Amino acid sequence: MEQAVRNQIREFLASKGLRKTTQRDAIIEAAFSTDRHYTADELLDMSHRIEPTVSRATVYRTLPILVDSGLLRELDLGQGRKVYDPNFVDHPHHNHLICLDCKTILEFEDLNMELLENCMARRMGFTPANKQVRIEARCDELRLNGVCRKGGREVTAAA
Amino acid sequence: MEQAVRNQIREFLASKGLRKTTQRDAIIEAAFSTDRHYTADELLDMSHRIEPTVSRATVYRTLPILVDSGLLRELDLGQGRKVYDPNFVDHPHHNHLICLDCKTILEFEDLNMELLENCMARRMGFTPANKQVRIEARCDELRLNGVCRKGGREVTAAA
DNA sequence: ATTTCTGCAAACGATTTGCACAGGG
DNA sequence: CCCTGTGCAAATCGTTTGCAGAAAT
Repeated sequence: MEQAVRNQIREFLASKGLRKTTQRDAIIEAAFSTDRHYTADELLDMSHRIEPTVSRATVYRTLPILVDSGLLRELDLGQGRKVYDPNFVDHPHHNHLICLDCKTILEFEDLNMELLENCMARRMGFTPANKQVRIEARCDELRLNGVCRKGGREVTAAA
Repeated sequence: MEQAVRNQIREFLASKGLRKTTQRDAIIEAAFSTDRHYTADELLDMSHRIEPTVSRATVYRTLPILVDSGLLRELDLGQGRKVYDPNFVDHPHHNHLICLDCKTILEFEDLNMELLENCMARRMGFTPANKQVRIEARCDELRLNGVCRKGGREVTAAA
């Protein structure tokens, strides 16, 4: 976890009058010690390894705070699957492609898409707050070769 | 409900070897008698008005069939809110803008966005199956005038 | 001392499922 | 008749919440 992130969170908590606790520290440490997506339950596991006293309730109570801070993003993958993404620190505008075959989530950024979204929203008389593009797709490699080597690899394509 | 839709559904059920029942008929009738979005529970209400014997379980068992038929679209609005959209018959590629102020859902289509999405997916080695753009936004009118007259009105903008 | 945090376990709410019966082919 | 479809009620599953005690300021 980068020191910059740690400081930003620390400041955020202070500005909200929220206290620094052993459990929250562990959860924060866990939340930003990976660049993978994780579920609330997976975050509980990770936090638990750092500080065994962390309970599920506290994880659920801390997650909205982190999301609020702007450093963690909540992704609704549909079908009730909810995932958290710590990569928005580095890539604030990325979107997601979800492979229906291997369930892999790929991240990608595209400036044109970004512009287009803003344009559409303004044309309708709105100021965009939160944009999310979700593409569900099938793996070409799997279809052609019967194997998919992508499993979990992140691909960032800039246009 | 248009006769064309009725026929398509009828054919679809037949092709899958699914039976025609009083309850299913009522649910189908209800599902396509509006152009608004609705939840599973709201569909139960609507079906119930047509045929009181329709139960919640049957609605939940019928919805996936309708989605499968391609005539009804399932929209995951996030936060566990799931909504069904019968408008894909007329506008197969529309996206959604969700107003954070009045919760209104606006539909819009944009060919460029459509193309861009396909392009991104292919570049990453995938064949897109299901694309969804969700823009959460704030109403300019409300911000400037303190009132929002849009409430529930559908806006279809073609680019 | 005061207030926020915490773990626990119970509550929740939308959706799913097992069952025995009803009804379509 | 056979097998699918149905209602009911119980089960699920991720998430939220009330409470009393623990810890931070």
